[in-house]
Amino acid sequence: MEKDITIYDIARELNLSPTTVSRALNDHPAVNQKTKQRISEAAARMGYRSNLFASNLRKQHTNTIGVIVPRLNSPFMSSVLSGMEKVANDAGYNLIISQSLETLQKEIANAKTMFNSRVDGVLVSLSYETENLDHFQSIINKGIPVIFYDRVAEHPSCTSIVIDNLQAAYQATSHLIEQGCTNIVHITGNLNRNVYSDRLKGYKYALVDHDLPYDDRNIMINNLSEEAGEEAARKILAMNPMPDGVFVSNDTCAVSCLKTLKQAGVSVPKDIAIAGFNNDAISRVVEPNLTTVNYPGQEMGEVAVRVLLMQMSGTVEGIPSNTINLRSELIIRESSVRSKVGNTKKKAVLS
Amino acid sequence: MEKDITIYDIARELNLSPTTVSRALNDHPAVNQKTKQRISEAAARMGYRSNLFASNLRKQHTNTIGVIVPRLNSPFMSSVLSGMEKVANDAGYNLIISQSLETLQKEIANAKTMFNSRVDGVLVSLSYETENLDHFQSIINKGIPVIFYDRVAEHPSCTSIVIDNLQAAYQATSHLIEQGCTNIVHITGNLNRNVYSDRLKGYKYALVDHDLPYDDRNIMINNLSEEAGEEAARKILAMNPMPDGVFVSNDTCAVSCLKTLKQAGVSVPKDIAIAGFNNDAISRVVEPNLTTVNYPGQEMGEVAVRVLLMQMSGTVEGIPSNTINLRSELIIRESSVRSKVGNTKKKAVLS
DNA sequence: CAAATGTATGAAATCGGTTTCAATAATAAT
DNA sequence: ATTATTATTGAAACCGATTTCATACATTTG
Repeated sequence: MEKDITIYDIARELNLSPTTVSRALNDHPAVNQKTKQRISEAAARMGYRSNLFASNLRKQHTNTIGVIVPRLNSPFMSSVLSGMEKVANDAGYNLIISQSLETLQKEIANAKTMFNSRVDGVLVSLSYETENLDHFQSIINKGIPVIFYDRVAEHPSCTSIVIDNLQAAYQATSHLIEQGCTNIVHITGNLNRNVYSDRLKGYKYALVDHDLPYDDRNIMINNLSEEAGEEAARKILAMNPMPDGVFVSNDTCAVSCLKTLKQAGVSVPKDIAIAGFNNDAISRVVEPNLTTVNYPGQEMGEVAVRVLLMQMSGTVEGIPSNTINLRSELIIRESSVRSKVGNTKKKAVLS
Repeated sequence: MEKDITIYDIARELNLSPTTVSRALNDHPAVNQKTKQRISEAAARMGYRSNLFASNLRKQHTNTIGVIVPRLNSPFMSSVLSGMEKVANDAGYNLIISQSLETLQKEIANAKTMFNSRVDGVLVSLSYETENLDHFQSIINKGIPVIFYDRVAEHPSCTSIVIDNLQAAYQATSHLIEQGCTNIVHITGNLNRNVYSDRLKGYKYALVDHDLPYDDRNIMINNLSEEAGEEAARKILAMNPMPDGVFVSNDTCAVSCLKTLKQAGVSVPKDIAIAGFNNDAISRVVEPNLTTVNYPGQEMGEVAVRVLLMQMSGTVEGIPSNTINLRSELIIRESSVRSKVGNTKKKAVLS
């Protein structure tokens, strides 16, 4: 267990001042090239490593970004995180990641941790339970940029990064209608969250625009889990008349619903057409392949960090905080296609 | 943008010394109960937050655990991370996560970052390219515990956390043999990594123990991606004679292989029985459902952090560094079952 | 040749907690 | 009444890098 080398040790070794050593290691122009050389050699030889705390304490910033996610354990979130890590790492930032497990209590604790860890910026996707943004206020008050992504909420001084959930849902629902569905069930999550309320709106508007009636009884709200999908399928089977289309707010739930319906002898898409959301791997595996909305998770993560980096560097003074929309698209697969022209059916645009 | 409150501000406000304030905030026993009360009230009122750098700088530890993963973006890794985050968070630790993207260069950079960030402990799953552990030596030399999980390597002073890959592969292969397969292809990843070389061994041993010949030409090494699965399927289709069983080292690749074979008119499991590895969601969705090895990712993450916490607290002086084996199990599903007794077929033990 | 400019370095203050060592006051024991 | 013990508080050093301000010397410029 070696003792740590500091710039003082190096300074003593080379008969220089700590000042010069510090400057040399930071490639400060006011240090002689040869001196720099000697110092960096000594540093390497002696096994020096910078003490980030001392540095952070003095510089008052941490090169760390805090990320709060509902759960780490979802295909969508992992691609978001993957994108975030990549961009952050390239820019020399570390990521501190914590999950709220969909509870407000944990989210508050996470926010507090980020606050105390003095992260330079925060990226948040809200839990199911969150109703207001009070627990982020102390962070915001310190001038630390907070960006919401995916599950967002309005805040006068925060940017949100989203896809156009309303439009995506509108398209998915319209597609089902075009395939001849007239009685469509919509399965979605907690309407406190924009993603779900917007999708519900999109669903509604599509019905209205196609002169179909909207009926509350066709809306099922659950946690969009695998089990919830089975449960929903059972409810659907018990409906009279049975719906002829289902639009689900994520693929996990859509797929388990589809499987359960199939097991019960329902033919998909003939009896019931189904569309999901996210374009998870399972949507390309289930039979029939699931029509879904491609949600660019990796890209969302990358954009979120890029915008955050800009805000942290103060480059964007002029631009007021706002909402950034990423493009999403409907990927039509067999689970929803009823038209006779089977071979014109569009293929997945993603591998 | 408020100015930060320090213990000095609180001390001045209450006419106390910073010492007492510091102690009170850390619930030190030598501070009067009433004084503590006053201080914590003042702290709350004034919006105080501890400066972790100052604290870490003095205390010489960070309450931070560094995690290096090959990719964030995989179902298995996200469950591992989910488990890690949960346990770490409960113990008051933060997670710094970075991905090597399967390259040695990135892994070295990540290790360096962890080193400089002065994490209290490190959890590593190795990249494809890694051939030795030199880049972790500087961390280890400082007495910082390093634990390898999943993709591990031997190091005299590091613990490894794994499943018994050899045995799992042995079981999977034996199962295929018991289902009547006599010519089994094994698709796996880079043999530098224990997980893949051990699985290959398990496959070999199973053949030997069942008096089946081993043939190099039945081994396919690739990166286990979706595309690699399709490619492998094409090779299999071109083999003469065609194999009657395939054991793949992950589900992603197994499923895409299965799909491609099916599209080519091969009947699974009748013509070719297939088994995968990991028990990802897709294994329960593909038709026929995929026989696979349940890999307890979440549990592995939890155990890894628990062991790390023990090592960091020095509780385990006595126990030499070693290997911890987690239980895995073969989950038999339709993709491999040929026996007539269809109804005795075991069901998945996981939902 | 004097003044101005540029180059290279260092002393000392600073960031904000933690901790050691001492001091004081209050209480208990002899 | 005196000494020992306990409870409570504070002064000052410390963790290690950064940064402001000064200084010394070398080189130009007028």
